[in-house]
Parts: sequence; structure tokens; C-alpha cells
Amino acid sequence: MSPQQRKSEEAGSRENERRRTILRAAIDVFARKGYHGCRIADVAREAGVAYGLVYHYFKNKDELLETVAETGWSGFVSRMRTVAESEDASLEDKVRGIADVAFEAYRVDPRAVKVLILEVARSPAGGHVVSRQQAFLGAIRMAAEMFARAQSTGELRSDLDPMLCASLLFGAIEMGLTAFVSGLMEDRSPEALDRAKVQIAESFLRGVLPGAAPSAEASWKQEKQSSGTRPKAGKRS
Amino acid sequence: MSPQQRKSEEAGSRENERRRTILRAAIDVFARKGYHGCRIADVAREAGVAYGLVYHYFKNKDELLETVAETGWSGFVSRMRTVAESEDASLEDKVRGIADVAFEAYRVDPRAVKVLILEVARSPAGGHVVSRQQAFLGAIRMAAEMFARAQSTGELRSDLDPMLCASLLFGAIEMGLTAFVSGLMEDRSPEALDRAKVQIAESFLRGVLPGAAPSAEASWKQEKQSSGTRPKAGKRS
DNA sequence: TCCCCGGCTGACTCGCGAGTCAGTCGGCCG
DNA sequence: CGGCCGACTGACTCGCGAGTCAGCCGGGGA
Repeated sequence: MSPQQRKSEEAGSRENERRRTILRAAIDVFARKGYHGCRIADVAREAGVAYGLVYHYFKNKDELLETVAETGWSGFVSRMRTVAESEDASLEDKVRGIADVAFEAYRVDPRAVKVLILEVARSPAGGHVVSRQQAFLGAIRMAAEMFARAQSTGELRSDLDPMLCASLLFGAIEMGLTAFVSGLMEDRSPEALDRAKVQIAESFLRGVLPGAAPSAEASWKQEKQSSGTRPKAGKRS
Repeated sequence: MSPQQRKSEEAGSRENERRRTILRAAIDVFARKGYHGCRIADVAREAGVAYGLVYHYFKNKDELLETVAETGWSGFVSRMRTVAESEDASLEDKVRGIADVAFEAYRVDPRAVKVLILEVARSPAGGHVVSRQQAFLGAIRMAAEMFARAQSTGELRSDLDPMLCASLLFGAIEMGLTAFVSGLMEDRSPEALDRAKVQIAESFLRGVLPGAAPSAEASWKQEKQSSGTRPKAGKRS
């Protein structure tokens, strides 16, 4: 190992050591108190470093969140892309794969997922620094394309809007995770997590795949076999 | 109309006139810039009233959001309760009814729904003001109970976790609405909305009902015109 | 040994925006 | 008509917390 290598490597890892410590602390604090609900001082204390050092590594508070979002999200997206764009896998497997990726991410780092879901994906953002939910929307679009492709090969019912399918899938996954994140599910064992994952993936697939259910396209036209009066409509006087 | 009635009604509505104006302005501003991204001054300007008047009607900024959440959410929950707890309706109809309620709310007041979804349901806030997401979780629990009951009558596959079903349904609906809220769906016509609603409800049902398929019941065709009498989904009390 | 350099420190500044309050105005009652 | 009451106003206060910066070490090189 040459001196240069050693030097730069050491320096690099040492520098990143601190940087990472701060990032880690930021994730934990954001998860606990929310982005708006915490001060930089909290992050510094959590990281065990001086207040000013945070500003040595990050331009400002916003960049801190930005970086958390960036790193966390890019990992998820690249993994998801591998799944969604694999040539030989069936749609079913892809969907299961995506659920896998999401739940695995939660298993590995629940707090980071919490921040990603609560602060990034749903940032109310009026001005919203673009990269934020743009990345999120990008993931949905990617899924939508996957579904569109699946439609052309007949793997997906053709009467569904791909974009809506993507929303449905992500909504189900996200809300499933939220149930854990928010403590709605009291049992957070790995087994419970796995069960949830499977249920979500399978229920989604049942609802969306063609065949099996006879009523696919036909049912859209079929007459109502009146199951009681259901006086509701989309219009209001 | 008795004098008392008239009097109190007038007084009530006059006082509330201002109050409502401010509330309305708050919803619009929150929807546009987010809760944290706006100042009380913005709300006052939007409402066309003096800065101080906002504090005449609301204790502080938080109570403003609280009130927005309260009113918007209670309307939704009570409507949803009527649907979820109706004795004679099938699970299918209940699910469709819930989707109806949600999408109707969006049709009537998209901005309020945006605020509810973005600022209330997912308020990142660690622990604070309970009533916020507690109400949201309450709705999920209500749905979970509905699903549990449906399981006991065999209307729902018994291998599913009711709580998870509820999460799935809400996740799908919420994300569907989010797709509109965030502009992911470019077509926001009432028809597109209706299509989305139906797809979500039907996909969910297919995925979750026992047996081969949901009893093919495609009643949305006539739904569009059945508007005769319908006491539900008439936003704002 | 001493000096220099850069990671590191934390007390300080300063702007922003929530919340206050002394005062105005119009309407109603005696 | 005069005095009271309460909705309404908006300039002001003040605390909070983001961001700054002058200076402090500790290690490495001369």
C-alpha cells in the first residue's frame, strides 16, 4: 500500500467518519422529533460533536435533510430498479421483489425509513427543494412503466391505469410500513414484518393480475346483481 | 322560524362568518405553502383581515391547524362510520362506500384534503398534539374492526390481518389521492377521479375477498346517474 | 523543538415570525 | 345624545434557533 493511498484513504475515511456520525445522528433525531421539531444543537449533541462542526460538513440544516434523503433514497431506488427492470422475471416476482426491498430496508434501518416516509416522501413543501419528492415520484413512475410493460405482455389486466397501479402498490407498502412506524402494529418481530410483506404483495397481486378471477374485463360491463340498494353517487346537488 | 332561532342563528353565523373566512384562508395557504412554510400574516392577508384578528378567533397557530384538522377529519370520519357500521350492507359495498366518501371529499374540497393528507395524517411531529394523527389512526382502527367483523361472517379471507387490510385500503386510497394532489395524474377531471376510485376499490376487493373473485358487480355505470336522493357525502356540516 | 495547518469548538449575532396590547371604530342601549 | 362594549387593527416585543467566526488544540513536518 503506497503512502499516498494510505494517506488519502485514511483521511477519506476519517473525514467521512465524522460526517457519517453526524448523518446518523440526524436520522435518529429527525425520526424522534421530526425535521422541524429539532434544532441543529440536538443533532450535534446526539452525534457528540460541537455545534459548529455540523456546519463544517453541511451547508445548512436543509442540506442535512437533503443528504439523508439522497443517500437513503438512492439505495432504495437502485435496488428497486434492478428488480423492476430485470428481463426474465415475471410481474409477480417483481412485485414481490419490490415489497422485499422495502421491508428489508425497514428491517435494516427503521428510523431511516421513518424519516424517508414522513419527512421526505410527504414533505408538504410549498417550495420543496426539487430533489425531495421528485425522487419519490420518480420511483412511482418507474413502477408505472413496469406495469405498462406488463400490460403489453398480458401479465396485467389491461383495464387498469399503470400509474394508478403504481400508486396502489406504493400506497399499500407505504401504509403497511407506516403501521409499523407509527406503532399501530404492536408486534414488530421480523416474522410479523414478513407476514405483512407477504400479505401486501399477495393481496395486491390478486387484485391486479388477470385471469383466475373470471370477472376481469367482462365484469366491467356485467349488469349489477343488486346486492341491496346502494344510493350513492359521485354527484351532489 | 322563531325569533330565538333566528337571532341565535344570525349571531352564530355572523361571528362564524369571520371565523370561517379565516379558516378557509388557512386551508388555502396551508395547501399552497405548507403549515411550516407560511406565516400568520399570510393567512391574515389571504383572509383579508388584520393580523391580530386571527388571534382573536384562534389561540395560536397550532390551534388553527388543529381546527382545520378537526373539522375536516370529523366530517370524513362520521361519514365513514355510517358506511362502515351499516348493518345491512355487504363488505364490498362498505369498501366502495369508503372509497366514495374519500374521493367525494377530494372532489368537493381538494385543498382541504391536501392539507389533511400532507399536514395532518402524516404529521412527522414526534408525539405532539395527540388529536392529530390519533384521529387518523382511529379511522384505521375503525376499518380494521369492520374487516374483523367481515371475517367472522366469512366475507373476508380469514388468513389476513384485519389491521393490515385496513392499512392496505387506506394506503391505496391515500396514495391514489396523493397522485392527484401532487399532480402525478395530469388528468384531474371528475371522470378520471371516478375511474381511479373504482379501480382502487375493485382492485382492493379482488385482492382481499375470499373465493375466486368478487361477485362481479359493476354498478358504477348507473352510479353516475343515480344521483336522486343521497344524504351522504354532502361536505360541510 | 517550534510552528503551521486544518479539524474542531461554542459563545455570539441577528433575522424572523409568533404572539401581545394599547388603541380605534361602529353599533346599540339607556 | 353620550357612554359602553366588543369586534377589529397593526406596530411592537421578544424568544428562538439558524448560521458565523475568532480562536483553540493536536499532530505532523521542518
